[in-house]
Amino acid sequence: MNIYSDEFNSLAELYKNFSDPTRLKIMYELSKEELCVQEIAERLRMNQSAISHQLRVLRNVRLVKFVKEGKMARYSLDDDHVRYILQIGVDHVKHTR
Amino acid sequence: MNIYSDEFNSLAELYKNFSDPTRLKIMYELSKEELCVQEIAERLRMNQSAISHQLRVLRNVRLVKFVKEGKMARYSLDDDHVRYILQIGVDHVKHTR
DNA sequence: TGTACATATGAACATTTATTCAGATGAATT
DNA sequence: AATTCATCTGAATAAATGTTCATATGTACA
Repeated sequence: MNIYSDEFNSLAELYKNFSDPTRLKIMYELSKEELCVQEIAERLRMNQSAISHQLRVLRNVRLVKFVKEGKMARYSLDDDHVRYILQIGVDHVKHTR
Repeated sequence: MNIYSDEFNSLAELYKNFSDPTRLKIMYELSKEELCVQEIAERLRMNQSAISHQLRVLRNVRLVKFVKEGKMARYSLDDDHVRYILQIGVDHVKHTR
C-alpha cells in the first residue's frame, strides 16, 4: 500500500460513514436486529426524512442492505466488517476514558 | 450502551479522525516508524503547515504522541487501537473491491 | 546578538456535510 | 380510482472541515 495510491481515499470514505452520530446509532441498532425506516426514526427520535437520507448514504457504500417488503423496507447491516469496526471503536473509546 | 448516551458522539469524533486521506497517510507512515514533521511532509509531498495542522488534530485526540528533541518533534502512534482500526479498514476496503 | 531552521498558529477561503421542508413515488386497502 | 401509509428525493440552509498563506514561537549555533 503506497502513499500515492487512492486506497487512502477509499479508506477515508469508509471511515467518513462512521464519523456521524446518527449513522453510528443507525448501525448500532441494526447490529441488534433488522429494522424498518420508521422504527429507526422512532428509536432515535428523529424525523423519518433524516433517517432516510442517512440510510441512502449507508446503502450506497454497502454498509447496510435492505429488502423491500410491501411498502416497508427492512434494513440490516451488510457485512461483519461493519460490526468489527464498530466494536473496535467502542473498545477504544471505553479504553481512553 | 444507549442511543441517547454521548458515547456515540465520542465514537463519531474518533472516526472523524480517520475520515481524511492526509491524516490516514500520516498515521500509516507513523505505523511504520517514528517521524518528524518535515519527514512526513516530504513523504506526502505536502507543505509543512498542512501536516502540522493535522498532527495537532491527531495529538488532541491522542491518536499520535510526540517527544520534543531539540528543535524537532518525533511523532509516533499513541496506542495499538490506532493500528487495529487502520488494519480493519484496510481489510474491508480490499475485501469489497 | 543575529541568523537559520523546525514547528506551530491564526485568518481566510473554498468545499463538504447534515438537517429540514416540501413534495414525489409506489404499495396496500377501500 | 381515491386514500393512506412508508419511503425516497431535491432544494435550501447552516455548520463544519481542510488547505493555503503569512507570521509567530522557540531552539541551536556562529
